[in-house]
Amino acid sequence: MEKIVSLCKRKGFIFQSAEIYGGLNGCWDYGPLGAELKRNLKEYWWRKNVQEREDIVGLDGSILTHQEVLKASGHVGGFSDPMCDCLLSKARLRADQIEPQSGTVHWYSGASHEESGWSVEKNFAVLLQEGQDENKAKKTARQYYAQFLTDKQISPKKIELTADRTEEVTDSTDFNPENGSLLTEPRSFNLMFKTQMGASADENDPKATAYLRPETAQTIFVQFKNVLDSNRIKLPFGIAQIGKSFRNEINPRNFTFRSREFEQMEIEFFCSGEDGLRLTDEWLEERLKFYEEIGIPRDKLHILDVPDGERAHYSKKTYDIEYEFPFGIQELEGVAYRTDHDLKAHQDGHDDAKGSGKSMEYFDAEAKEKFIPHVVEPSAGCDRTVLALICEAYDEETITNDKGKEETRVVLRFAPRMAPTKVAILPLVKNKPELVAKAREVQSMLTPFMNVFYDETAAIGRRYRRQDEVGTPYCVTIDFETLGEEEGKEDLKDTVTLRERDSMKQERIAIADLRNFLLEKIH
RNA sequence: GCGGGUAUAGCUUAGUGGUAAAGCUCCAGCCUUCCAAGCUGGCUACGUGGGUUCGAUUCCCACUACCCGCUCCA
Repeated sequence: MEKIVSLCKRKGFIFQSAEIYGGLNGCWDYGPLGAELKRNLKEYWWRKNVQEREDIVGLDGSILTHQEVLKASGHVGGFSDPMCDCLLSKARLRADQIEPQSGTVHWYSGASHEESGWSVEKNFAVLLQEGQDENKAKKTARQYYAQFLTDKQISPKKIELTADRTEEVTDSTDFNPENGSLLTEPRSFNLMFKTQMGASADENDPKATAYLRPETAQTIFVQFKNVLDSNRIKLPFGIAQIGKSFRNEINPRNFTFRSREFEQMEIEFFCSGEDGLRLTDEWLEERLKFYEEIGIPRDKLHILDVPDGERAHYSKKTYDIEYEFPFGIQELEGVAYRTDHDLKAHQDGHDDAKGSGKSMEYFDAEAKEKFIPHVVEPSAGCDRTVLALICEAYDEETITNDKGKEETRVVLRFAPRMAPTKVAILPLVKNKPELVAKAREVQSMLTPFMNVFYDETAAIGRRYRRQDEVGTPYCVTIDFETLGEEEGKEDLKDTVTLRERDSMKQERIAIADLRNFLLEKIH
């Protein structure tokens, strides 16, 4: 993984955000090649899912989100569970799920070790249930204070405790039921980014509160009616969206995999309740096919059929599509059958939100019935897929050069349709003006159709390797045959050497055929 | 959030209580007729902030970021 992170920086795929200021936790910037790669992914997704389908339309919603939207969706309130940490075992517990306990609390104010002169002043407490020996409290407290010992050779048993007081409590949730250890104060984790609307808004004015959306999906649900009314479209149909979302991840990790700002590619495919389960399976297949097309083979993907109890309560079926990243098998996309939960919530609300009160019903003219549509949601992580593309493409090859010396060739084997640069145009040498001029000519011929890179510096072999390292699938070399000046090879006039990245094979191709050849490969 | 590790040039590393070395890359020039050739020259670094010290990149503390293992992930 470190090699990949290093290559990404070295070649301009991905940089740490605000690196010159020390970096911004969990944020990343795409450099020139990363930006091309990501565009290629998004454009291909959009083309396949929106432009080439009659039953899906696009949407590009605002990132700033009305607080009522996220109350109705359950993101405000419902998912900001207060958590406590056990001071002893460091286990994290949900405050609302701690079983209340009664008993005697033994408070301590610190501990010391006479021989070494070590001491610590920190409050700690242990809850003893009726019938438990006081020695248990002491043992637990010694274990707690032992973690502050500077000399790990000292046995916890030798620690002197400073007893403070005892206290009787009933139905307390301040202690870990597992070991009686004191817990930290409950802290709430609201994973959404909150902001104030209006330049002069008071920070404390609750009406000014807005959120950066934590998922693109809610925009789609909220605009469901408008899309339906403006597009002469019939169920089943989908609304697709690509866009940024934001979550205050507790622990961003694994390069760009878990970022606080990330891009999603989502479809909400609306249907009747009878079709939900079948469409979920169909979408799973559809999505697997997509990954194959962008160069992520089926055998590197794992399908997790999320079991009962682990799915969201409203979901009747959820598949996670996972990829074998170098740091583990991790989710790329979720395909979830969310029933009519979302539209219903935005229509009627629920216990903690009033909803919009606007009808989300669909009228089926044939069956002459009104109902709230169900929805199947294939939701893909764009940045995660980019990372998967890079991980999958990365390869090191040991090759023996002309001098019999072994060397390593680093090559990114991107599918041509994903590759940031499609073709490099290289004059064989740069000190022959005719070659350079011809190369420039070929470059301008191809530029309107694809991302072309021109390079005339250094030896030809080095230039090939540079292109390998950034995954350019084809190199075109303009040589003396191209000019028709080679004796006995006049028929090679206006042909070039086409060198393929993976095999390093070279073939002759007419300049006139170049465009169509390449377009077919990268489409 | 916890524990462990790391932080020196674009990259990979060396090194020192008296401001630092190398390889590769990159740039310029010369040369070069198909897989990282050669020659010459050049740019660029001790993560941030404190402390100790005459002096800190080096020792100490804090912070930040990244990596690994837990934890978490609507």
